[in-house]
Amino acid sequence: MFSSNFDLEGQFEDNKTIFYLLTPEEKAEVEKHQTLTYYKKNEYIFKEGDKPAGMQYLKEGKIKIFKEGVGGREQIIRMVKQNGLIGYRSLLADEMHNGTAVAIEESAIITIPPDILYNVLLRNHDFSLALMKDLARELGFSNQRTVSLTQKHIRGRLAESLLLLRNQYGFENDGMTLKVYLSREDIANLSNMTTSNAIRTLSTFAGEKVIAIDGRKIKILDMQQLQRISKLG
Amino acid sequence: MFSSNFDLEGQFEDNKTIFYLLTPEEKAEVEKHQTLTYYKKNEYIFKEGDKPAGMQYLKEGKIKIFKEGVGGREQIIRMVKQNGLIGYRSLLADEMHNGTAVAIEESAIITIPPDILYNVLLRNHDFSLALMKDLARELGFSNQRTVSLTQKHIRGRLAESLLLLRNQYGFENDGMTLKVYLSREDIANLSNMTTSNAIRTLSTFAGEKVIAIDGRKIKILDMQQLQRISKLG
DNA sequence: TAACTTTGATGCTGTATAACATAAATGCCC
DNA sequence: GGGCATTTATGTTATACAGCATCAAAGTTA
Repeated sequence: MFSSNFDLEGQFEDNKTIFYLLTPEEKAEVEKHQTLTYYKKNEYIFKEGDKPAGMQYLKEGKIKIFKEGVGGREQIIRMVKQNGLIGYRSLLADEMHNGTAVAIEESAIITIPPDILYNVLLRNHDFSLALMKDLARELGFSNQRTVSLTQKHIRGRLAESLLLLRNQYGFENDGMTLKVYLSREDIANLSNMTTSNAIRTLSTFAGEKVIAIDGRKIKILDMQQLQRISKLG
Repeated sequence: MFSSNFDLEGQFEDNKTIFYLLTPEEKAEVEKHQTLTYYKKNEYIFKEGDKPAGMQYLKEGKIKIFKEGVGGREQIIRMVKQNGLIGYRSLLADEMHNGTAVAIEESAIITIPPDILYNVLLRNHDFSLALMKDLARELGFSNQRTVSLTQKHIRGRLAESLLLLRNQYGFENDGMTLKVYLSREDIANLSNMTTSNAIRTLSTFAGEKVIAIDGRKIKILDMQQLQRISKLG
């Protein structure tokens, strides 16, 4: 992990993020106070119980956020991609972090201090509403996951996780290889199952030609069938 | 269900709600356009897939919100009490309702139309931030529930649900009887288990003198033990 | 008040899946 | 490049819980 607070020109031009809603003055203020930090694979960005350092923007990389449950068992509650936001839920709720964030590949994260964020929130309604929309959608997602993870059977849960990874990270150039490389343990923690069962069920899917596996590389061969398995539960 | 849009003086004086953050002019505007609707026990307020009618404020009563999962199995994702808000998540996310709301006792609900809500959100920062805080806390709750419902065993899940009901609705005057009367089926749907198992486990708790049951009336006899069961999973 | 429906209670059975064990393959580092 | 740790793989066993059936009690409707 290596931090800097040098200004970074032009980083918010992209309208994939909510920062494009900021005025030039607001952008300048944010850029002046933000810090940029680099994380290597498997490094922690924050832990459950930490005080939020600010709203964090994933400029580059991939991150998993998990909660510890019974007996330290991890449940991944969110997979974050480039341009995603982290840490803002706890900040806006005025709570400590309720999950742990870990880089699953080398990542660059911009941190906007709480007071600067609130300055902008109080001034810029569109930004404020956009952030509210993000929160509201995330809540919808979480509610949906609760039902899927509790009610679907192993095959359905795993299929849903693979579809989630595909929606979030997309495919490599071949149009079928998931553009994210997780350990079987991570896949299990995402899908609420043991590592053994993740391995077993992935093998089964491969046997059924729904996917193909080559180490951590997962190819989706039959999208429709995968969606069917996920839907059926 | 019976609706009216007569003005209601002084309903927002109470600082238990976020409406106390409104200016007198804003209150007047909201009161002018809102409608008040009464629902009897078991009546639907909205269903999964419906378009949000606005932000709804539970002036009086109790409501459950559930989602349908595999094979129509219901999972209660929220228990709402007096002064609580419903329907705002879907509205702010610009989505259809992702859950169904049903009155579990006679309820009075005030509906604020979308455009009026947005007028206020764009004008009043404090109100806007307070609503954001509500959303952020709800998201934290949902994430926590996901982990509890997937990882805890039946006893832990049921204990947690009873504690949730107590936090949300409190006790009757005797200081031990839960101030909410649910069917065993609702308790089961809240706790991710079958009705049979809810009945069985409640009986076990009663046998252990952790609770006492008399029809739908549930007394918590040993709070510490209940918390221990919930925590252990 | 009778007929019907819903809710609550309990026992039994089957099965999905966690837990455990072990081995092979892969990655890592001194 | 050899040795150790981690990850992946697969078979076996144990068990928590759903599913189902049955019955009693309470509530609802005609």
